[in-house]
Amino acid sequence: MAKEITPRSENYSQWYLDIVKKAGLAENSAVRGSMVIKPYGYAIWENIKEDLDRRFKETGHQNAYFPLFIPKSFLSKEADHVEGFAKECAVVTHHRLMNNPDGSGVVVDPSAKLEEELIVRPTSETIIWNTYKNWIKSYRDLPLLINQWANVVRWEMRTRPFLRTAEFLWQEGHTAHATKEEAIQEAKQMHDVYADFAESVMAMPVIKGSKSESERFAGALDTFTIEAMMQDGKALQAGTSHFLGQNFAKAFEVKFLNNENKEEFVWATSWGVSTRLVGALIMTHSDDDGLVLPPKLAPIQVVIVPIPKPNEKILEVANGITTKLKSKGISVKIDIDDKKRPGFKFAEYEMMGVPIRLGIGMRDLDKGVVEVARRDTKEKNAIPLANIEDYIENLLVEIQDNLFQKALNFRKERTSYVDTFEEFKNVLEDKGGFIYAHWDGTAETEEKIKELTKATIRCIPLDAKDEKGVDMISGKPSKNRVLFAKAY
RNA sequence: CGGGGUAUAGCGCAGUCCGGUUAGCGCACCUGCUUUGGGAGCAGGGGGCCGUAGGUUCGAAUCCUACUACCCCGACCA
Repeated sequence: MAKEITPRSENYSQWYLDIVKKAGLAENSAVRGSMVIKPYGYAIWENIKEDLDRRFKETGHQNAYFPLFIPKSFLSKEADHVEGFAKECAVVTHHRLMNNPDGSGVVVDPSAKLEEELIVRPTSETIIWNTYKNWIKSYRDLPLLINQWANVVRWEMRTRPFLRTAEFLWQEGHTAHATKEEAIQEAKQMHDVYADFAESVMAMPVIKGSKSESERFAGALDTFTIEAMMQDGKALQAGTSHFLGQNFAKAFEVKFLNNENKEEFVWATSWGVSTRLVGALIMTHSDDDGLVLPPKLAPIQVVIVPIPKPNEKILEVANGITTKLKSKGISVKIDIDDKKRPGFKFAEYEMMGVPIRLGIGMRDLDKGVVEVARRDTKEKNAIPLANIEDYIENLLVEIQDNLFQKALNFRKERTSYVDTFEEFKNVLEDKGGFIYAHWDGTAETEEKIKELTKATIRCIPLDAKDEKGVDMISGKPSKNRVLFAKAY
Protein backbone atom coordinates (compact mmCIF):
# COMPACT_ATOMS: atom_id res chain seq x y z
CA MET A 1 0.00 0.00 0.00
CA ALA A 2 1.19 3.45 -0.82
CA LYS A 3 0.03 5.15 2.33
CA GLU A 4 0.06 3.01 5.43
CA ILE A 5 -0.60 4.46 8.80
CA THR A 6 1.04 3.09 11.91
CA PRO A 7 -1.77 1.53 14.00
CA ARG A 8 -2.64 3.32 17.22
CA SER A 9 -2.00 0.19 19.25
CA GLU A 10 1.54 -0.04 17.94
CA ASN A 11 2.70 3.54 18.40
CA TYR A 12 0.19 6.22 19.20
CA SER A 13 2.37 9.24 18.55
CA GLN A 14 3.60 7.83 15.25
CA TRP A 15 -0.02 7.22 14.31
CA TYR A 16 -0.75 10.87 15.01
CA LEU A 17 2.18 12.06 12.92
CA ASP A 18 1.21 9.71 10.09
CA ILE A 19 -2.29 11.15 9.97
CA VAL A 20 -1.07 14.74 9.98
CA LYS A 21 1.22 13.94 7.11
CA LYS A 22 -0.82 11.52 5.03
CA ALA A 23 -4.10 13.38 5.27
CA GLY A 24 -2.21 16.40 3.95
CA LEU A 25 -2.79 18.60 7.00
CA ALA A 26 0.71 19.90 7.68
CA GLU A 27 4.38 19.22 7.23
CA ASN A 28 7.58 20.24 8.89
CA SER A 29 9.18 23.38 7.56
CA ALA A 30 12.76 24.49 7.20
CA VAL A 31 12.33 26.32 10.51
CA ARG A 32 12.87 24.43 13.73
CA GLY A 33 9.62 23.63 15.48
CA SER A 34 7.50 25.46 12.93
CA MET A 35 5.15 23.68 10.57
CA VAL A 36 3.64 24.50 7.23
CA ILE A 37 -0.12 24.18 7.45
CA LYS A 38 -1.19 22.76 4.10
CA PRO A 39 -4.41 23.74 2.31
CA TYR A 40 -6.50 20.86 3.66
CA GLY A 41 -5.34 21.43 7.24
CA TYR A 42 -5.82 25.15 6.91
CA ALA A 43 -9.35 24.62 5.58
CA ILE A 44 -10.21 22.84 8.85
CA TRP A 45 -8.73 25.72 10.84
CA GLU A 46 -10.72 28.18 8.73
CA ASN A 47 -13.91 26.31 9.58
CA ILE A 48 -13.04 26.35 13.28
CA LYS A 49 -12.24 30.03 13.05
CA GLU A 50 -15.40 30.93 11.18
CA ASP A 51 -17.68 29.26 13.71
CA LEU A 52 -15.87 30.68 16.73
CA ASP A 53 -15.67 34.16 15.23
CA ARG A 54 -19.44 34.14 14.81
CA ARG A 55 -19.86 33.12 18.44
CA PHE A 56 -17.50 35.89 19.62
CA LYS A 57 -19.44 38.49 17.67
CA GLU A 58 -22.74 37.14 18.94
CA THR A 59 -21.47 37.71 22.48
CA GLY A 60 -20.60 41.31 21.70
CA HIS A 61 -16.91 41.17 20.81
CA GLN A 62 -15.11 43.00 18.05
CA ASN A 63 -11.94 42.00 16.24
CA ALA A 64 -8.85 44.18 16.24
CA TYR A 65 -5.16 43.68 15.58
CA PHE A 66 -2.17 44.49 17.74
CA PRO A 67 1.56 44.40 16.90
CA LEU A 68 3.60 41.23 16.59
CA PHE A 69 6.46 42.94 18.44
CA ILE A 70 6.41 43.91 22.06
CA PRO A 71 9.01 46.23 23.66
CA LYS A 72 11.02 44.21 26.11
CA SER A 73 10.24 46.56 28.99
CA PHE A 74 6.51 45.71 28.74
CA LEU A 75 7.24 42.14 29.77
CA SER A 76 8.75 43.29 33.04
CA LYS A 77 5.61 45.04 34.20
CA GLU A 78 3.66 42.07 35.48
CA ALA A 79 5.88 39.83 37.60
CA ASP A 80 4.00 36.52 37.36
CA HIS A 81 3.38 37.02 33.68
CA VAL A 82 7.02 37.49 32.73
CA GLU A 83 8.04 34.55 34.87
CA GLY A 84 5.67 32.35 32.91
CA PHE A 85 6.88 33.36 29.48
CA ALA A 86 10.46 34.62 29.83
CA LYS A 87 12.03 31.25 29.07
CA GLU A 88 10.37 30.87 25.70
CA CYS A 89 10.63 34.24 24.00
CA ALA A 90 12.10 35.02 20.59
CA VAL A 91 13.95 38.32 20.71
CA VAL A 92 14.60 40.81 17.90
CA THR A 93 17.88 42.63 18.46
CA HIS A 94 18.76 44.16 15.06
CA HIS A 95 16.95 45.63 12.09
CA ARG A 96 19.41 45.33 9.22
CA LEU A 97 21.55 42.81 7.38
CA MET A 98 24.60 43.49 5.27
CA ASN A 99 26.82 41.61 2.86
CA ASN A 100 29.61 39.90 4.66
CA PRO A 101 32.85 41.60 3.53
CA ASP A 102 34.36 38.14 2.93
CA GLY A 103 31.62 37.44 0.38
CA SER A 104 30.14 34.50 2.27
CA GLY A 105 26.60 35.90 2.33
CA VAL A 106 24.66 38.19 4.62
CA VAL A 107 25.42 38.94 8.25
CA VAL A 108 23.71 41.03 10.88
CA ASP A 109 24.82 44.65 10.62
CA PRO A 110 26.23 45.43 14.06
CA SER A 111 25.49 49.13 13.62
CA ALA A 112 21.77 48.35 13.36
CA LYS A 113 21.33 47.24 16.94
CA LEU A 114 17.99 48.20 18.47
CA GLU A 115 17.96 50.57 21.43
CA GLU A 116 15.42 48.34 23.11
CA GLU A 117 14.99 44.74 22.03
CA LEU A 118 11.62 43.63 20.73
CA ILE A 119 9.95 40.43 21.86
CA VAL A 120 7.93 38.41 19.39
CA ARG A 121 4.63 38.11 21.25
CA PRO A 122 4.13 34.87 23.17
CA THR A 123 0.69 36.34 24.04
CA SER A 124 -0.51 39.91 23.81
CA GLU A 125 -1.66 40.98 27.29
CA THR A 126 1.14 43.50 27.71
CA ILE A 127 0.90 45.33 24.40
CA ILE A 128 -2.88 45.30 24.62
CA TRP A 129 -3.07 46.65 28.16
CA ASN A 130 -0.56 49.30 27.29
CA THR A 131 -2.99 50.32 24.54
CA TYR A 132 -6.11 50.03 26.67
CA LYS A 133 -4.57 52.60 29.02
CA ASN A 134 -5.27 55.17 26.31
CA TRP A 135 -8.69 53.85 25.40
CA ILE A 136 -10.27 53.69 28.82
CA LYS A 137 -11.03 56.83 30.79
CA SER A 138 -14.58 56.47 31.99
CA TYR A 139 -17.00 53.75 33.08
CA ARG A 140 -18.77 54.69 29.82
CA ASP A 141 -15.82 53.16 27.90
CA LEU A 142 -16.51 49.81 29.54
CA PRO A 143 -16.84 46.99 28.96
CA LEU A 144 -14.21 46.85 26.27
CA LEU A 145 -14.62 43.56 24.41
CA ILE A 146 -11.89 42.81 21.90
CA ASN A 147 -10.65 39.69 20.17
CA GLN A 148 -7.61 39.24 17.98
CA TRP A 149 -6.83 36.46 15.48
CA ALA A 150 -3.07 36.22 15.34
CA ASN A 151 0.09 34.18 15.39
CA VAL A 152 2.25 33.93 18.49
CA VAL A 153 5.67 32.46 19.16
CA ARG A 154 6.70 30.36 22.13
CA TRP A 155 10.12 28.82 21.91
CA GLU A 156 9.20 25.34 23.08
CA MET A 157 11.76 22.67 23.74
CA ARG A 158 9.88 19.89 22.07
CA THR A 159 7.30 20.42 19.36
CA ARG A 160 4.64 18.35 17.65
CA PRO A 161 2.50 19.41 14.67
CA PHE A 162 -0.60 21.32 15.84
CA LEU A 163 -0.24 20.24 19.48
CA ARG A 164 2.80 22.33 20.16
CA THR A 165 4.69 24.39 17.60
CA ALA A 166 7.08 27.28 18.05
CA GLU A 167 4.75 29.54 16.09
CA PHE A 168 1.03 28.91 16.19
CA LEU A 169 -2.21 30.51 15.15
CA TRP A 170 -4.82 31.37 17.71
CA GLN A 171 -7.32 33.88 18.88
CA GLU A 172 -6.94 35.84 22.07
CA GLY A 173 -9.77 37.79 23.61
CA HIS A 174 -8.89 40.64 25.96
CA THR A 175 -11.66 42.38 27.82
CA ALA A 176 -11.87 45.17 30.38
CA HIS A 177 -14.69 45.62 32.87
CA ALA A 178 -15.84 48.02 35.55
CA THR A 179 -16.49 45.36 38.17
CA LYS A 180 -15.00 42.14 39.39
CA GLU A 181 -18.32 40.34 39.03
CA GLU A 182 -18.72 41.37 35.42
CA ALA A 183 -15.19 40.26 34.54
CA ILE A 184 -15.73 36.88 36.17
CA GLN A 185 -19.01 36.60 34.32
CA GLU A 186 -17.22 37.33 31.04
CA ALA A 187 -14.52 34.72 31.71
CA LYS A 188 -17.22 32.17 32.48
CA GLN A 189 -19.24 33.12 29.43
CA MET A 190 -16.29 32.52 27.10
CA HIS A 191 -15.54 29.28 28.92
CA ASP A 192 -19.09 28.24 28.02
CA VAL A 193 -18.63 29.35 24.42
CA TYR A 194 -15.53 27.14 24.15
CA ALA A 195 -17.21 24.17 25.78
CA ASP A 196 -20.26 24.43 23.57
CA PHE A 197 -18.13 24.81 20.47
CA ALA A 198 -16.01 21.78 21.42
CA GLU A 199 -19.02 19.59 22.03
CA SER A 200 -21.49 20.67 19.39
CA VAL A 201 -19.11 21.52 16.54
CA MET A 202 -16.00 19.45 17.17
CA ALA A 203 -18.08 16.57 18.62
CA MET A 204 -15.48 16.46 21.37
CA PRO A 205 -16.79 16.08 24.92
CA VAL A 206 -15.00 18.24 27.45
CA ILE A 207 -14.83 18.59 31.20
CA LYS A 208 -15.29 22.16 32.34
CA GLY A 209 -13.43 23.27 35.38
CA SER A 210 -11.01 25.66 36.93
CA LYS A 211 -7.27 25.19 37.21
CA SER A 212 -5.44 24.67 40.44
CA GLU A 213 -3.18 27.54 41.41
CA SER A 214 -0.03 25.93 40.03
CA GLU A 215 -1.59 25.22 36.64
CA ARG A 216 -3.02 28.70 36.22
CA PHE A 217 -2.12 31.10 33.41
CA ALA A 218 0.80 33.35 34.32
CA GLY A 219 -0.79 36.45 35.79
CA ALA A 220 -4.33 35.11 36.27
CA LEU A 221 -6.38 34.88 39.45
CA ASP A 222 -8.51 32.13 38.01
CA THR A 223 -8.19 29.99 34.89
CA PHE A 224 -11.17 28.14 33.46
CA THR A 225 -10.35 25.24 31.20
CA ILE A 226 -11.95 22.68 28.95
CA GLU A 227 -10.21 19.32 29.12
CA ALA A 228 -10.71 16.64 26.49
CA MET A 229 -9.65 13.00 26.54
CA MET A 230 -7.57 11.76 23.63
CA GLN A 231 -7.67 8.17 22.41
CA ASP A 232 -4.58 7.23 24.38
CA GLY A 233 -6.36 8.29 27.55
CA LYS A 234 -4.30 11.43 27.99
CA ALA A 235 -5.90 14.80 28.64
CA LEU A 236 -5.59 17.73 26.30
CA GLN A 237 -6.25 21.26 27.45
CA ALA A 238 -8.36 22.52 24.58
CA GLY A 239 -9.15 26.08 25.60
CA THR A 240 -8.74 28.42 28.53
CA SER A 241 -10.44 31.55 29.80
CA HIS A 242 -8.78 33.65 32.47
CA PHE A 243 -10.00 36.04 35.10
CA LEU A 244 -7.03 38.37 35.44
CA GLY A 245 -8.31 40.50 38.29
CA GLN A 246 -6.64 43.92 38.31
CA ASN A 247 -3.13 42.62 37.78
CA PHE A 248 -2.67 44.02 34.31
CA ALA A 249 -4.65 47.16 35.02
CA LYS A 250 -2.27 47.90 37.87
CA ALA A 251 0.83 46.99 35.89
CA PHE A 252 -0.20 49.25 33.01
CA GLU A 253 -2.12 51.82 35.04
CA VAL A 254 -5.46 51.36 33.37
CA LYS A 255 -7.91 53.36 35.47
CA PHE A 256 -11.37 54.71 34.86
CA LEU A 257 -13.68 57.17 36.60
CA ASN A 258 -16.78 55.51 37.94
CA ASN A 259 -20.16 57.22 38.04
CA GLU A 260 -19.24 58.73 41.40
CA ASN A 261 -16.21 60.39 39.84
CA LYS A 262 -13.85 58.06 41.68
CA GLU A 263 -10.80 56.52 40.03
CA GLU A 264 -10.68 52.70 39.90
CA PHE A 265 -8.56 50.06 38.22
CA VAL A 266 -10.39 48.02 35.59
CA TRP A 267 -10.97 44.27 35.80
CA ALA A 268 -9.67 42.04 33.05
CA THR A 269 -10.12 38.71 31.28
CA SER A 270 -8.31 36.96 28.49
CA TRP A 271 -9.23 33.77 26.69
CA GLY A 272 -7.86 31.76 23.81
CA VAL A 273 -7.90 28.68 21.67
CA SER A 274 -5.29 27.73 19.09
CA THR A 275 -4.49 25.52 16.13
CA ARG A 276 -4.03 22.88 18.82
CA LEU A 277 -7.75 22.26 18.29
CA VAL A 278 -6.88 20.66 14.96
CA GLY A 279 -4.67 18.22 16.86
CA ALA A 280 -7.49 17.62 19.33
CA LEU A 281 -9.83 16.84 16.48
CA ILE A 282 -7.43 14.29 15.05
CA MET A 283 -6.80 12.54 18.35
CA THR A 284 -10.46 12.45 19.33
CA HIS A 285 -12.05 10.87 16.27
CA SER A 286 -9.55 9.43 13.85
CA ASP A 287 -8.79 5.73 13.38
CA ASP A 288 -6.20 3.46 11.80
CA ASP A 289 -7.56 4.21 8.32
CA GLY A 290 -6.93 7.92 8.67
CA LEU A 291 -8.59 11.12 9.65
CA VAL A 292 -12.22 11.19 10.78
CA LEU A 293 -13.81 14.62 10.73
CA PRO A 294 -17.07 15.77 12.26
CA PRO A 295 -19.36 16.97 9.45
CA LYS A 296 -19.58 20.46 10.89
CA LEU A 297 -15.85 21.04 10.36
CA ALA A 298 -15.14 18.90 7.29
CA PRO A 299 -13.91 20.99 4.34
CA ILE A 300 -15.54 18.43 2.07
CA GLN A 301 -18.69 16.94 3.61
CA VAL A 302 -19.68 14.72 0.72
CA VAL A 303 -17.50 13.31 -2.03
CA ILE A 304 -18.97 11.72 -5.12
CA VAL A 305 -16.91 9.00 -6.77
CA PRO A 306 -18.01 7.89 -10.23
CA ILE A 307 -17.61 4.13 -10.59
CA PRO A 308 -15.56 3.05 -12.35
CA LYS A 309 -15.07 6.43 -14.01
CA PRO A 310 -17.10 9.43 -15.07
CA ASN A 311 -19.48 9.12 -17.98
CA GLU A 312 -22.28 11.36 -19.19
CA LYS A 313 -25.07 9.61 -17.30
CA ILE A 314 -23.11 9.39 -14.03
CA LEU A 315 -22.08 13.03 -14.19
CA GLU A 316 -25.64 14.07 -14.87
CA VAL A 317 -26.82 12.30 -11.72
CA ALA A 318 -23.81 13.55 -9.73
CA ASN A 319 -24.42 17.15 -10.79
CA GLY A 320 -28.08 16.84 -9.91
CA ILE A 321 -27.30 15.60 -6.41
CA THR A 322 -24.59 18.26 -5.99
CA THR A 323 -26.96 21.09 -6.86
CA LYS A 324 -29.53 19.90 -4.33
CA LEU A 325 -26.90 19.38 -1.59
CA LYS A 326 -25.32 22.76 -2.18
CA SER A 327 -28.69 24.44 -1.84
CA LYS A 328 -28.78 22.92 1.65
CA GLY A 329 -25.36 24.39 2.40
CA ILE A 330 -23.58 21.05 2.16
CA SER A 331 -20.12 21.06 0.58
CA VAL A 332 -19.65 18.52 -2.18
CA LYS A 333 -16.81 17.41 -4.40
CA ILE A 334 -17.24 15.30 -7.50
CA ASP A 335 -14.02 13.45 -8.24
CA ILE A 336 -13.80 13.42 -12.02
CA ASP A 337 -10.20 12.23 -12.16
CA ASP A 338 -10.30 9.31 -14.61
CA LYS A 339 -6.69 8.31 -14.04
CA LYS A 340 -7.31 6.92 -10.57
CA ARG A 341 -9.45 3.89 -9.94
CA PRO A 342 -12.32 3.87 -7.47
CA GLY A 343 -10.53 1.75 -4.87
CA PHE A 344 -7.72 4.24 -4.73
CA LYS A 345 -10.12 7.12 -4.29
CA PHE A 346 -12.05 5.31 -1.56
CA ALA A 347 -8.88 4.90 0.46
CA GLU A 348 -7.80 8.46 -0.23
CA TYR A 349 -11.02 10.06 0.97
CA GLU A 350 -11.07 7.81 4.01
CA MET A 351 -7.58 9.06 4.78
CA MET A 352 -8.88 12.61 4.48
CA GLY A 353 -11.83 11.92 6.75
CA VAL A 354 -14.59 12.97 4.35
CA PRO A 355 -17.78 12.10 6.31
CA ILE A 356 -19.88 10.75 3.43
CA ARG A 357 -18.88 9.17 0.16
CA LEU A 358 -21.31 8.51 -2.65
CA GLY A 359 -20.38 5.82 -5.14
CA ILE A 360 -22.26 6.22 -8.39
CA GLY A 361 -22.01 3.46 -11.00
CA MET A 362 -24.20 2.23 -13.83
CA ARG A 363 -25.02 -1.00 -12.02
CA ASP A 364 -26.61 0.96 -9.15
CA LEU A 365 -28.15 3.62 -11.36
CA ASP A 366 -30.05 0.92 -13.28
CA LYS A 367 -31.69 0.06 -9.96
CA GLY A 368 -32.25 3.74 -9.13
CA VAL A 369 -29.85 3.73 -6.17
CA VAL A 370 -26.41 5.05 -5.22
CA GLU A 371 -23.97 3.70 -2.68
CA VAL A 372 -23.69 5.79 0.45
CA ALA A 373 -20.63 5.10 2.62
CA ARG A 374 -20.13 6.80 5.96
CA ARG A 375 -16.62 7.39 7.24
CA ASP A 376 -17.34 7.02 10.94
CA THR A 377 -18.79 3.48 10.91
CA LYS A 378 -17.60 2.36 7.46
CA GLU A 379 -21.17 1.26 6.70
CA LYS A 380 -22.23 1.16 3.09
CA ASN A 381 -25.85 1.19 1.94
CA ALA A 382 -27.67 1.40 -1.38
CA ILE A 383 -29.98 4.39 -1.10
CA PRO A 384 -32.72 5.31 -3.59
CA LEU A 385 -31.97 8.40 -5.64
CA ALA A 386 -35.29 9.99 -4.87
CA ASN A 387 -34.85 12.63 -2.14
CA ILE A 388 -31.33 11.44 -1.46
CA GLU A 389 -30.41 14.99 -0.42
CA ASP A 390 -32.68 14.68 2.62
CA TYR A 391 -31.17 11.34 3.49
CA ILE A 392 -27.68 12.83 3.32
CA GLU A 393 -28.61 15.90 5.28
CA ASN A 394 -29.93 13.67 8.07
CA LEU A 395 -26.98 11.35 7.85
CA LEU A 396 -24.55 14.23 8.38
CA VAL A 397 -26.40 15.07 11.58
CA GLU A 398 -26.34 11.43 12.62
CA ILE A 399 -22.59 11.17 11.99
CA GLN A 400 -21.98 14.33 14.00
CA ASP A 401 -24.01 12.88 16.91
CA ASN A 402 -22.43 9.48 16.63
CA LEU A 403 -18.91 10.89 16.81
CA PHE A 404 -19.81 12.80 19.94
CA GLN A 405 -21.47 9.77 21.55
CA LYS A 406 -18.56 7.54 20.65
CA ALA A 407 -16.08 9.96 22.18
CA LEU A 408 -18.28 10.36 25.22
CA ASN A 409 -18.57 6.60 25.71
CA PHE A 410 -14.83 6.24 25.33
CA ARG A 411 -14.30 8.85 28.01
CA LYS A 412 -16.77 7.14 30.34
CA GLU A 413 -15.02 3.80 29.92
CA ARG A 414 -11.70 5.39 30.69
CA THR A 415 -12.82 7.40 33.69
CA SER A 416 -12.29 6.06 37.20
CA TYR A 417 -13.07 7.09 40.76
CA VAL A 418 -10.46 6.13 43.30
CA ASP A 419 -9.95 6.74 47.02
CA THR A 420 -6.47 5.51 47.80
CA PHE A 421 -3.12 6.38 46.28
CA GLU A 422 -2.36 2.69 45.73
CA GLU A 423 -5.49 2.40 43.62
CA PHE A 424 -4.66 5.67 41.88
CA LYS A 425 -1.28 4.38 40.75
CA ASN A 426 -2.72 1.06 39.62
CA VAL A 427 -5.50 2.63 37.59
CA LEU A 428 -3.09 5.08 36.01
CA GLU A 429 -0.77 2.25 35.08
CA ASP A 430 -3.31 -0.28 33.80
CA LYS A 431 -6.06 1.82 32.37
CA GLY A 432 -4.92 5.42 32.21
CA GLY A 433 -7.53 8.00 31.40
CA PHE A 434 -9.30 10.38 33.75
CA ILE A 435 -9.29 9.78 37.46
CA TYR A 436 -11.49 11.53 39.97
CA ALA A 437 -10.00 11.60 43.42
CA HIS A 438 -10.01 13.67 46.56
CA TRP A 439 -7.45 16.40 47.03
CA ASP A 440 -6.77 18.56 50.06
CA GLY A 441 -6.33 21.69 47.95
CA THR A 442 -2.65 22.19 48.68
CA ALA A 443 0.11 22.66 46.12
CA GLU A 444 2.30 20.24 48.09
CA THR A 445 0.18 17.15 47.53
CA GLU A 446 -0.49 18.18 43.95
CA GLU A 447 3.26 18.43 43.34
CA LYS A 448 3.92 15.14 45.07
CA ILE A 449 1.40 13.29 42.95
CA LYS A 450 2.90 14.81 39.82
CA GLU A 451 6.36 13.75 40.88
CA LEU A 452 5.35 10.20 41.68
CA THR A 453 2.97 9.52 38.81
CA LYS A 454 3.34 12.25 36.13
CA ALA A 455 -0.38 12.83 36.49
CA THR A 456 -1.56 16.38 37.13
CA ILE A 457 -4.76 17.98 38.26
CA ARG A 458 -6.43 18.87 34.99
CA CYS A 459 -9.16 20.82 36.67
CA ILE A 460 -11.47 21.22 39.59
CA PRO A 461 -14.70 20.38 37.79
CA LEU A 462 -17.41 23.01 37.90
CA ASP A 463 -20.10 20.42 38.37
CA ALA A 464 -18.27 18.59 41.17
CA LYS A 465 -20.77 17.29 43.68
CA ASP A 466 -20.18 17.92 47.34
CA GLU A 467 -18.77 14.72 48.67
CA LYS A 468 -16.77 14.36 51.83
CA GLY A 469 -13.53 12.47 51.55
CA VAL A 470 -9.87 12.54 52.43
CA ASP A 471 -6.83 13.38 50.36
CA MET A 472 -5.08 10.26 48.99
CA ILE A 473 -1.67 11.44 50.15
CA SER A 474 -2.10 13.70 53.16
CA GLY A 475 -5.29 12.19 54.60
CA LYS A 476 -6.60 15.70 55.14
CA PRO A 477 -10.27 16.37 54.50
CA SER A 478 -11.62 17.21 51.03
CA LYS A 479 -15.04 18.49 49.97
CA ASN A 480 -15.11 17.10 46.46
CA ARG A 481 -13.18 15.17 43.85
CA VAL A 482 -10.89 16.76 41.28
CA LEU A 483 -9.86 15.49 37.87
CA PHE A 484 -6.43 13.91 37.50
CA ALA A 485 -4.80 12.68 34.28
CA LYS A 486 -1.59 12.55 32.37
CA ALA A 487 -1.69 15.40 29.93
CA TYR A 488 -0.25 16.62 26.67
C1' C B 1 17.93 21.12 27.52
C1' G B 2 19.69 15.77 29.19
C1' G B 3 19.81 10.32 27.43
C1' G B 4 19.16 7.12 23.01
C1' G B 5 18.42 6.61 17.70
C1' U B 6 18.14 8.27 12.57
C1' A B 7 19.59 11.38 8.11
C1' U B 8 21.00 8.03 0.74
C1' A B 9 15.32 10.40 -5.39
C1' G B 10 8.72 13.06 -3.43
C1' C B 11 7.92 8.67 0.31
C1' G B 12 9.92 3.96 2.47
C1' C B 13 14.57 1.54 2.46
C1' A B 14 19.47 -1.38 1.00
C1' G B 15 24.59 -0.11 0.51
C1' U B 16 28.37 2.39 5.39
C1' C B 17 31.18 -2.22 9.68
C1' C B 18 35.90 -3.63 5.82
C1' G B 19 36.90 3.61 1.33
C1' G B 20 37.72 1.93 -5.15
C1' U B 21 35.25 3.14 -11.76
C1' U B 22 28.42 4.26 -13.58
C1' A B 23 24.90 4.41 -5.92
C1' G B 24 20.64 0.41 -6.05
C1' C B 25 15.43 -1.44 -4.87
C1' G B 26 9.94 -0.77 -3.86
C1' C B 27 6.08 2.93 -4.06
C1' A B 28 5.05 7.60 -6.40
C1' C B 29 5.94 10.44 -11.22
C1' C B 30 6.06 10.63 -17.12
C1' U B 31 4.80 7.86 -22.08
C1' G B 32 2.18 3.87 -24.45
C1' C B 33 -1.06 -0.31 -24.54
C1' U B 34 -4.46 -3.33 -21.85
C1' U B 35 -7.62 -2.49 -17.66
C1' U B 36 -11.52 -0.27 -14.36
C1' G B 37 -17.67 -1.91 -8.37
C1' G B 38 -11.92 -1.43 -2.60
C1' G B 39 -5.23 1.23 -3.24
C1' A B 40 -4.56 -2.34 -11.61
C1' G B 41 -0.92 -5.10 -15.15
C1' C B 42 2.96 -5.02 -18.75
C1' A B 43 6.74 -2.30 -21.40
C1' G B 44 9.71 1.93 -21.71
C1' G B 45 11.45 6.51 -19.25
C1' G B 46 12.80 10.82 -16.00
C1' G B 47 14.53 12.03 -11.28
C1' G B 48 20.50 11.95 -6.42
C1' C B 49 26.23 17.51 -4.81
C1' C B 50 24.36 10.32 -0.34
C1' G B 51 21.44 16.36 5.76
C1' U B 52 25.23 20.79 6.03
C1' A B 53 30.33 22.44 6.69
C1' G B 54 35.18 21.13 7.43
C1' G B 55 39.07 17.30 7.71
C1' U B 56 41.93 12.49 6.46
C1' U B 57 43.11 10.10 1.63
C1' C B 58 45.60 9.20 -4.93
C1' G B 59 40.26 8.34 -4.14
C1' A B 60 34.75 9.40 0.72
C1' A B 61 27.65 7.74 0.87
C1' U B 62 31.43 4.77 3.50
C1' C B 63 36.67 7.03 8.12
C1' C B 64 37.18 11.64 11.68
C1' U B 65 35.18 16.49 13.75
C1' A B 66 31.49 20.07 14.27
C1' C B 67 26.70 21.68 13.18
C1' U B 68 21.48 21.08 11.82
C1' A B 69 16.91 18.51 11.47
C1' C B 70 13.68 14.53 12.67
C1' C B 71 12.01 10.27 15.91
C1' C B 72 11.71 7.83 20.97
C1' C B 73 12.25 8.64 26.48
C1' G B 74 12.54 12.59 30.26
C1' A B 75 12.20 17.97 32.11
C1' C B 76 8.95 22.67 30.15
C1' C B 77 4.39 24.01 27.85
C1' A B 78 -1.63 25.96 24.62
